[in-house]
Amino acid sequence: MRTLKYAILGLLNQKEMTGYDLMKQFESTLCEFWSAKHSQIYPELKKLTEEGSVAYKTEPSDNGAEKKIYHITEEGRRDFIDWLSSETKPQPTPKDISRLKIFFCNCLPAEDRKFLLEDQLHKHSSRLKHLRNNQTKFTAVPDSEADEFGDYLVLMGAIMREEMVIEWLRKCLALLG
Amino acid sequence: MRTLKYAILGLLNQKEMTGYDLMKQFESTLCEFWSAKHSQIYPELKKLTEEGSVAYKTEPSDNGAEKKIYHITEEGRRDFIDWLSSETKPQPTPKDISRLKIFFCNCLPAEDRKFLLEDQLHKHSSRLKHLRNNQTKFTAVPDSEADEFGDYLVLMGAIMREEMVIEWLRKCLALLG
DNA sequence: AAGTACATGTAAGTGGTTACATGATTCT
DNA sequence: AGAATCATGTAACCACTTACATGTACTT
Repeated sequence: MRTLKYAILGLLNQKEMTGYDLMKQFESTLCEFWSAKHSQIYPELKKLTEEGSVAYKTEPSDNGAEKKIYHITEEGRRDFIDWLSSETKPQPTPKDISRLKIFFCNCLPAEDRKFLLEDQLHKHSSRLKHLRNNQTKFTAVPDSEADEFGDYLVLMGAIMREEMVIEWLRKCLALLG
Repeated sequence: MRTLKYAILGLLNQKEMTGYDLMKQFESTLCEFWSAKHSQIYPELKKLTEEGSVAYKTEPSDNGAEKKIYHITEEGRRDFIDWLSSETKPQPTPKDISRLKIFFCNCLPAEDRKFLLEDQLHKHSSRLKHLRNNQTKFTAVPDSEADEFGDYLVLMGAIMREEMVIEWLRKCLALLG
């Protein structure tokens, strides 16, 4: 489905950047709903260049070495907008090892079962704390035309997701008695 | 990480079944947190047989042809329980195309943006309806030692997830003005 | 002298999907 | 006669991860 392609095009549509910058974006902002390692990004950029969706200029980096600054082409931008407006088919399964374990939890002795759920509870609680801290960086809801608007929406979604998971785990623990 | 292996072992630990039965389990009960096609299941069963985690007996099926009924071995059961009690490392990203599109939604004209969110809202609403219908099959909370206990917990989790997504999408739509 | 951040790439392997392939039985 | 369900498998391909590989510059 070439989703990585569109994630990259979307970012380059916001501003020109290097493969390294893209990697940083995936690690920070997009990490709540997409990820990509540099070993996937660089080959994809090469492919996108060949296909004419992006182009780059070579510049010396802050240190001596060369770096490639990529920007989206008109063709790439059209392709990206087409994808963005196209229908999103219902996705298969967000695979979740933790839920898989909880599904099978009746096989464990009561103590281990409790530990499994409480461990998840701790992990999601600290994750939520971290996300709420990120949210303080927004002093107001960004304008709906600004690039930060999407940031704000998905951060809100991530916070709500963590709150929901925590509530679910608490209910599960309660049912164990 | 061999997660499919443990999903299969967990199911065979509940009761013996064929590859086809396993496929049906993935399609129905497990679909909220794991999935696997028959093209992945059959080779995995072959591998697990070679490794000694499972074994099978051949029986004629309801029609004439032969079928393989798999069961878990003592070795497989030990391996499964070890996995179940082992620590669950925080998972990377549940990749989500829909959130990716919402992240970039400021690139779309107001009308298309609204359509994108409302389309998701419809899909998640009908999904929630379907899940709530499934829940009516439980007349009471199953005993925490029964196989259906896990079923119940993950179904509750799936319902809460859909409710959360719907609430989030509504908030997003409200922010568009 | 060692570690981190910037910067870019390739190779091998895992996990998963789609398509190919076959065959019996039951239902419409 | 045609479609759906049961039943099992393989092959090609795609997406992604881990490890290999290199080099600069700045910081401790």
